[in-house]
Amino acid sequence: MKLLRNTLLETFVTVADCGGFSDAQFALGITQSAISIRIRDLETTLGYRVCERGRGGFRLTERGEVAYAKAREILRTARDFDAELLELRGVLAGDLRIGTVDAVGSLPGFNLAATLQRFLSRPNDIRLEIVVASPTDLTQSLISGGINVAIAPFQNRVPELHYIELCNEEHRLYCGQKHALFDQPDDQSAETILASYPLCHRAYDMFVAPGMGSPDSKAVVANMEAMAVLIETGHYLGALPTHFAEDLVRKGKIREIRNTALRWNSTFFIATRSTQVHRRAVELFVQDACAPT
Amino acid sequence: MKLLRNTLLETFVTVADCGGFSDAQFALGITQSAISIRIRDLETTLGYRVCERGRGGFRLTERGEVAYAKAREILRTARDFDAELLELRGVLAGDLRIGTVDAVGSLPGFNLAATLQRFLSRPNDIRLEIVVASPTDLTQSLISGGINVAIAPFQNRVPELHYIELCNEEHRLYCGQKHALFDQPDDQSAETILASYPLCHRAYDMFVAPGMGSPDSKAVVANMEAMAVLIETGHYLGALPTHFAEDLVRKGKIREIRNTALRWNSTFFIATRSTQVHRRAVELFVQDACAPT
DNA sequence: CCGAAACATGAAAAAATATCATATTGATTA
DNA sequence: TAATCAATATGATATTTTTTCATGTTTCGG
Repeated sequence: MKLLRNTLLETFVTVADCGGFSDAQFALGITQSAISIRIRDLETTLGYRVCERGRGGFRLTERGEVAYAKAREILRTARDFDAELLELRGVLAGDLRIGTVDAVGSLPGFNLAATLQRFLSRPNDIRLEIVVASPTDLTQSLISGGINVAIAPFQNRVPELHYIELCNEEHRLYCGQKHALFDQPDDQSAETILASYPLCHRAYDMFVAPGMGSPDSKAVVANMEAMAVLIETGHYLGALPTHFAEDLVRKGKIREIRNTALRWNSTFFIATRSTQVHRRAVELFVQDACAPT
Repeated sequence: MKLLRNTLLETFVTVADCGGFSDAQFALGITQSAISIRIRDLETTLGYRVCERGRGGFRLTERGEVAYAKAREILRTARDFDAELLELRGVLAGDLRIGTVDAVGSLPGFNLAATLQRFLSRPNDIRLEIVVASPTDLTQSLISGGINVAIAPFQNRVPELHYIELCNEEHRLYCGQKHALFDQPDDQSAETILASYPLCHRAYDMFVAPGMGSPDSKAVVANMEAMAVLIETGHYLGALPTHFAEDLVRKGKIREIRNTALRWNSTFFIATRSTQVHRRAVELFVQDACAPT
């Protein structure tokens, strides 16, 4: 038995996600007629049409777009409330939505897998959801409630969130095996290096050495793997966390540009909303993340 | 057709409010059997008992108390979401919950009735709810979402809220007709007056002249009418807004203690949550409140 | 102008909820 | 201590809501 039944909105959201009634049949496990009726009822209630459909194709109306966004939010909020009530049993329940930046798996000083293992070792009814995004996006998601907790190297801290320091990540500049610098001694100055060779940096990267975040970078990536690939091409210099680069270095595919001016660290935090009273699941996850390994 | 149907929670909240199943029949418009079944279903879903009932009397369990509070919040939130979706029609809809302190009806410089009239003159499906409470309580309610907008002389402004100045309210000290000072000339110093006669002040009153908020006040009221009554008894001196006292002064029941040190003003604000995107209804109400009369 | 894809609709079936009558339960009373 | 009564629980039946099934309508592409 479901506590909060938002049948009409759930149908609407699924239909929108599926791009039509016919496909949504399978997602919802009911017939197309039922969907048709539900959407009709929804539209009757709302007093406006949420989507155009028919042989001519499916698309949300203007209002439908807005309604869709709101409906998603309603459903998420409802699930969270639901979880709060269920957690009074003493058993963890509901969704736990975790956000991270990429390549946290190999982060030294913080073991996400171990944290999750600890968290899940309790009797629970939790549905995990892990999203990977930039610190900026994670901040937004945290504030809007899209995610409950995030692990990332937050540079700009906002008052709406509460941060706990987790660990540090070392960054170095690397060049690929085919790069001009690969077989050269590291005797050039940082300025010369940065000025002479095309640079690749992460779109959301604010934690760069002075001059590295400059907009004249020749390539931008949103992902660590992608960064590695571009460095491997030999065309770009790029920054990587040492823990991530380690394997590639061992394989001889890239090497560090040894120059103390081109080394820096970033600090990882675990962040949650500060204003809100957290669900027990969120509190425990944070606790597990901060506990000594 | 209702968009969000939280039958079980609605039943629970009503039952709790009615203090039992039998009374809730009438409130809910269903039979006692149906209620019994709903509560059983709710408890099955939740996995814990929400209330003890039977011939021995009705009371919420410990968990039930918590669940009740959460359920109320869920229902309120659900109604707000509902309203948001309905407002996409272009017609104002849903609840508009307004909080005020007491005696705003006669506030010079701000006409609540006129504001509401303007607001309601639009085609609408709004259900108004007006609660009267202290500025402190109103602040809490605004933050928690219990009310959408509040009108009060807020002293402590909090960052979660957004304030717009509305008007000023003049305060004076008054004595009743039977008071020792009633027929005396106003030649005593403020200190002497305050030290010599028992004082009555409002529980939430922070906007008092120096020394007036002292804890040695002999009487505390939470309401302007009550304050007036106590002043009329002739036992207490008390502060009142001039617009509120005016009528009583004209009737000769009280008179002002004329002493410039015992005069002060408070500023009224209309406040809303600053973080949140407001429903159109809330925005329009604020607009109507601030519009020139 | 036809066929097919995508949705709508009416009637019948199925499922979920409600009611009615009655049982149970525990406090109060005689 | 049994009788009583108020408050809730329960089982059988009725009602309402929702779903399915079969079929109708619309529109796009050929």
